[in-house]
Amino acid sequence: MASPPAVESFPANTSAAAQIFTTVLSQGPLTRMEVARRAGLSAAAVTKAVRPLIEAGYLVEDVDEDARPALGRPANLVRVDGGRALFIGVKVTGDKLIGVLTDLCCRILVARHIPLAARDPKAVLGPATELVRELLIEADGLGVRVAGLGMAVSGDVDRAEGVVRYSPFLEWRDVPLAELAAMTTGLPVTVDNDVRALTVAEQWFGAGVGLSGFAVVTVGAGIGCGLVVHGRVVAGAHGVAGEIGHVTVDPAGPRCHCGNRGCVEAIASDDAIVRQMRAATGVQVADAVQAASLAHDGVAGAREIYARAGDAIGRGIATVANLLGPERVIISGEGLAAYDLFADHIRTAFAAAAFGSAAQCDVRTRPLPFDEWARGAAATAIQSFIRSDANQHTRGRAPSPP
Amino acid sequence: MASPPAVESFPANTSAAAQIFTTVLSQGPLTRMEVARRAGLSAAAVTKAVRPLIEAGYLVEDVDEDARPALGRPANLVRVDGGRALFIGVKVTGDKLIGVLTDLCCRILVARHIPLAARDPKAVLGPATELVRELLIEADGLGVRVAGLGMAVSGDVDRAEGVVRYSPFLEWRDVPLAELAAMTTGLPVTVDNDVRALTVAEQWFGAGVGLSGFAVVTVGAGIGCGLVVHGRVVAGAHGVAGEIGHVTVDPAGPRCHCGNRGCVEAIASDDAIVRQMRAATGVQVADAVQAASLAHDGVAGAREIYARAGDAIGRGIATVANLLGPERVIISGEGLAAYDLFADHIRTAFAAAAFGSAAQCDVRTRPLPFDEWARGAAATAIQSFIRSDANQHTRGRAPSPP
DNA sequence: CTTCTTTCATTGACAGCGGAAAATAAGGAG
DNA sequence: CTCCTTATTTTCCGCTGTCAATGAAAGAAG
Repeated sequence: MASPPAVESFPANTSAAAQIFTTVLSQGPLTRMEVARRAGLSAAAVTKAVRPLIEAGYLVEDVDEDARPALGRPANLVRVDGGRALFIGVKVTGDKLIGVLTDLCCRILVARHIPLAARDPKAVLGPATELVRELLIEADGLGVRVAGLGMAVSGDVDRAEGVVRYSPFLEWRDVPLAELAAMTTGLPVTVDNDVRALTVAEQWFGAGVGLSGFAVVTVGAGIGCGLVVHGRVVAGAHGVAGEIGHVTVDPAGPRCHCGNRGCVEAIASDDAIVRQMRAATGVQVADAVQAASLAHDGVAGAREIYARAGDAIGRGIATVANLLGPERVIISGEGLAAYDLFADHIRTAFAAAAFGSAAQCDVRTRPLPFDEWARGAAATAIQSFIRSDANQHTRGRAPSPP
Repeated sequence: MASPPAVESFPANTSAAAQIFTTVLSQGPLTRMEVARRAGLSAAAVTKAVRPLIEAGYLVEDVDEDARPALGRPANLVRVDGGRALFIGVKVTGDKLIGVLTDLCCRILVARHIPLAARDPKAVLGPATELVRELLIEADGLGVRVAGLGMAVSGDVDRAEGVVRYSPFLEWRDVPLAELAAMTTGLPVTVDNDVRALTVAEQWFGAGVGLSGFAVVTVGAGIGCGLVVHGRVVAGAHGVAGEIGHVTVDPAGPRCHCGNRGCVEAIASDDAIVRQMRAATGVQVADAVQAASLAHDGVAGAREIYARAGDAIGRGIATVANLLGPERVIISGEGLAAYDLFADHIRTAFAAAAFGSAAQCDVRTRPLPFDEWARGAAATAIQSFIRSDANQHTRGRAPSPP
């Protein structure tokens, strides 16, 4: 058997090198001195770690025309060459797949959606492979290799093993998705929970850069929450974490599919809003968009529903803030399309329910095009790539001995 | 000026050495091989780190009579010599100080309580110094030096700086307690929030040993919560974290001193129970003990109050479990004296409100004599001692340059 | 137009940590 | 006794990151 082509691996043997690269990747172009400061290392260490990364083409040097110091030798900026490697991210939903091709800086180059006929693992894997193939062709057109594939799935996902433990939405149990996808695509694959993937993207490339503790709250079909504590994404002992959607807001509230009453999700998810809108107005509202337009049109009782939803979300966020003291909360998700309808209520409820200085937490919103979910998946692939190997599954990996 | 006596410092220069020592300290006597396994290091590294620790007297070697392997050379156990150094922990409450003298293994050797006449910093510092002096005399009697003092205060405490930012209960603001106490006692001082201190004690010496994520919930005068995530105690960005007491359980519930309605604390704290008990029974209940005896005596409506309290606590714990997925929740606090009155309700409410496999979280109770709060303070001192310097304040430290 | 001063970056020497492998220790089984 | 097995120690070695000294590249001072 011919030995596989020597896949050049990422030249960051040491953890410090990976840390330096990550700093440059997420904190934009920086001078070496600045990198040293932020990474808590000596200038010499940075010089030594940067050289091989420049030689391998992952970093490039820029001259900084502006912002040169008033005195002394001008600094040279170091930044990541996004075009050095590409990544594919795929988000699996119940009825479609979203795929993106990104560069190393996680900028989306191409996005593709394809519908799904069924949601069992096989019915998903085929189209997913096809989707990846299409994106690989795009990458070929750019003449850059694709260095990893990230897949995001809702539910309990074991990233280290690459296994979807249980996804209620897809009705999957113990599906070794990473292995399967590595087999069909030939790429190194990382699989993670969708909200956590989005959180990784925020942590490295979004509003969470440089923070050691923050939360991402997604509002839409469901209400999700990704948490970063001590600089790491929280995964939870039993596959559960960030279930802000099932924080009880009102024990006398509407029944939730989880069996309880008054969960945030039972009040503020798209479904919940549609249901309440039907009951309040008598109109056969079809989806969240229509529900929002009823409210915008001033239909009686419609705005109150959004007020309640905003209140529930604000209380949920306050609960997170009270328990964890994050530096920032990033509200995101498709539901933000109707943000004007409940923004004030979120803020008011948060301010009221936040305890003491937890109210100082910076709560902000960030529009989330649906492609972002797939971008999150790509971000996990980039993360695995930089950490060289961790949590990645590759084709033909030897099975562990019995 | 005579140079100070060379205070022998803890011989764990490297982080690995400190990690090895901590492993032995909290996981009891272990063979070197076992330490290597748990610390993820080579056997050689353990041997090398252990030797100076044995020479300095912090570790001792034991022969293990039982449990020797069926085959091969028998292993030698390594354990911490608790008697090598002593520590003092002081818990500051509004009306008294509790002080304990512990050994290096955080076993309480002596406990002392003294009442406080007033609660302003000066009125506390005097008696605290006196209390420490008494415990130092006890230590002298044992012929072992006291290597550190830990102080635990409720509220927003900045451990790194040793400053009590804001303690509503004591009405303190920006009190540099560590510096003050270091001045009057001559000991290295660590100051931390009381619940976090208790959590450190559980993490190193209690039911949290070996876990990377768990929560400590204290039930009593207040409802508190200490969180460990990714193996570290959560401190929160603005000094707030673990405020499970102000998680809203029932928006229509009784008003809480924080301004909201239906906080866990407004339903399940000692005060809340006493208040509800008076309203329900008409009896002028004086304290939690009397309230509990009413319930035990079967006074009409008394048990229902505990049922509601248990329900609130269970929901609060479920919220923590849903958000963070801890491996374990340790319920503790003076309120546990009446645990039989609400245990079932806590479990029922937790099981109902926990989402999915979060219900698998191991919820257990642990009786907490009041001295434990002071022991927690001692645990923080031990932690600072082992990490040599971090978060400790010593007398005569040079002020930072302007 | 030199010479300073200042800040950025690089280099080379070096200490120390932790790993790998070989050596040693300490029992029990033949 | 000798061999086998497991624990621990020793020795050697590569590697990482720091320190201190040196080079570079401006603008400022004279």
